[in-house]
Amino acid sequence: MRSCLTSEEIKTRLSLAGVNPTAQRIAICRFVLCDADHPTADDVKTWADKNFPMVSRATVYNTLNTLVQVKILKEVRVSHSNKVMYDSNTEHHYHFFDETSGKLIDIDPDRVEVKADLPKGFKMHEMEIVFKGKVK
Amino acid sequence: MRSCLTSEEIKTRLSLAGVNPTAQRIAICRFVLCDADHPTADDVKTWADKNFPMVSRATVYNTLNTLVQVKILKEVRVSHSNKVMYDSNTEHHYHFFDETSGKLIDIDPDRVEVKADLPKGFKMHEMEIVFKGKVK
DNA sequence: ATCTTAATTTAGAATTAGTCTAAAGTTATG
DNA sequence: CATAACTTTAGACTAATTCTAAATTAAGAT
Ligand SMILES: [Mn+2]
Ligand SMILES: [Mn+2]
Ligand SMILES: [Zn+2]
Ligand SMILES: [Zn+2]
Repeated sequence: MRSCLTSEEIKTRLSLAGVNPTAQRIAICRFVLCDADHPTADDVKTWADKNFPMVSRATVYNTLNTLVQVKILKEVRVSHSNKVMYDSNTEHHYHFFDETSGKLIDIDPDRVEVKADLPKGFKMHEMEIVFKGKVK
Repeated sequence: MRSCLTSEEIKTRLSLAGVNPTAQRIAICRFVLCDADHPTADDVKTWADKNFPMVSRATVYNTLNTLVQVKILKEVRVSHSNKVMYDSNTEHHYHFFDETSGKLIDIDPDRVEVKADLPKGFKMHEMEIVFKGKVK
């Protein structure tokens, strides 16, 4: 998905975020930032086993958690799955869940207008929306 | 939460849904429909152990899954927890996640107006919204 | 009521997703 | 180079949920 970053660019992003750009982290980053689309940890591990067979399960989870902490990724959990999905789009956006493919599709928040009249005393600072349906 | 149903009313609801109203199912229903607020399976089990100590873990999960199937409950999964929460409100509604208490609060959809201009070919039939913030 | 079958519940094993541990390997620094 | 700090790893562990197979209970037919 999105234009692929070079190794150098990935290194820079990691360093700027205060994360040492190790080989494993760069490899995982390349996959989650360039090739994958809302992958699960298991998707990452499966890819690594094929393409970069020097990454342990622990490192996959450690790295994904680190990337979430430094806001290079966002965690997404949705009602139809019990696995965490990792989102390389850290900008505010929404999702469409395609019931046919089981995939999440990003929805630009500019296409969505929400007016919520929340009860008194509710201070909202974030909103998650998942549209569900089919894409044809 | 909401006005408590009598045993008879619960029996009727289960029967109408095609589910045999066994003692365990009635007990679980009373808890999830009358007393609990977006409980997890574990909440149900903990309550059962105290108040109706004849319900196994398997029955808790079986019953909750059955109640979801017959649409007496809805499953809710949200990004801050890896446990399924069971919602006795099966009407279309949204949620506010109170980051202080960790609880979900129902939001009447009449208070929320959403205008989504989804891409061509997207047929949406349901929308999930979780507002996040704090209630004071 | 008794027999027979189907539905339900149960304890505990199994599975799945994810975390933790402690040792081994790597990287950064003086 | 030496040493400390950081990272990775295999595999043990945990938490949530599902599965299995036996025991219990309920329903239906004589
Ligand atoms: Mn996480
Ligand atoms: Mn379920
Ligand atoms: Zn996304
Ligand atoms: Zn609700």
